[in-house]
Amino acid sequence: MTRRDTYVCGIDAAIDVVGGKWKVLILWALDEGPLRFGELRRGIPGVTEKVLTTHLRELENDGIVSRDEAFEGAVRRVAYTLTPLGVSLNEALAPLGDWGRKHLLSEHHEPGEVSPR
Amino acid sequence: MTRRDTYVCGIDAAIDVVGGKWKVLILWALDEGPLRFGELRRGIPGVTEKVLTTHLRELENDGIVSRDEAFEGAVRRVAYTLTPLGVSLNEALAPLGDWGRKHLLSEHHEPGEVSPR
DNA sequence: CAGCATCCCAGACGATACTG
DNA sequence: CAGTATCGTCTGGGATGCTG
Repeated sequence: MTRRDTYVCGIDAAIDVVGGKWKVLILWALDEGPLRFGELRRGIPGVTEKVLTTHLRELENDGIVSRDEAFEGAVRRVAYTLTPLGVSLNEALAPLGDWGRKHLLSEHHEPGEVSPR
Repeated sequence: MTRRDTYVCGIDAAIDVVGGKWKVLILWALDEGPLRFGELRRGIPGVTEKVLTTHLRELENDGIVSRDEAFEGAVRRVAYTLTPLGVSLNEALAPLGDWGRKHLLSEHHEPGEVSPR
């Protein structure tokens, strides 16, 4: 998933940034706060480490997430955080998420059920 | 571009609907009003007929656009229109479009320049 | 005019194993 | 822990040509 270089309008550029198979899931997971690599992987069932890594690199290149590495003794600790740009992206994504939840996955929801995001 | 069948949340479902390379461009073109196949193709420089066709079929299956066929004498006239669902999708897409225009393609815009969408 | 039918390819995605 | 390194698959997308 390498970014294209010519865009006709803002939407297709944004879609390109966010279009990886797991990108929005990463963004959404990080919306709660910073997460480590392993936490992220466990939080998104189905991603392989390789794909998660490349997606994170791309999001980093696009300025959406920041990667902070640190060492505690011998163990590495890498935390991923949404940048302000990432936060604003998530906000811009919200209406689309509402739309999708409402029109795409609204089959059989019991009233008391926890609503997905 | 066949739709997936399991979604974690609304956003990734929506991204899946709108994730084709030319989908948002189609949606945006149709936002002004119904267009014929040829008009659509000319309005989106770069799409091949095959891809435009498949994208349109998928959008049709998802209930985003409607296809209306008619004959005027010997010539076919096929018009594509946004359904109400498609209109609502376009509205949900607007904030993301704003975000992309602002943060992704804001390099070197002269003050008097026409602003892309 | 509005498309199918074919053939083809890059690269996104996945599975598995290994490492600093 | 947080990744690389390989290898393999799959399919979205493109090029070209033909048709009702």
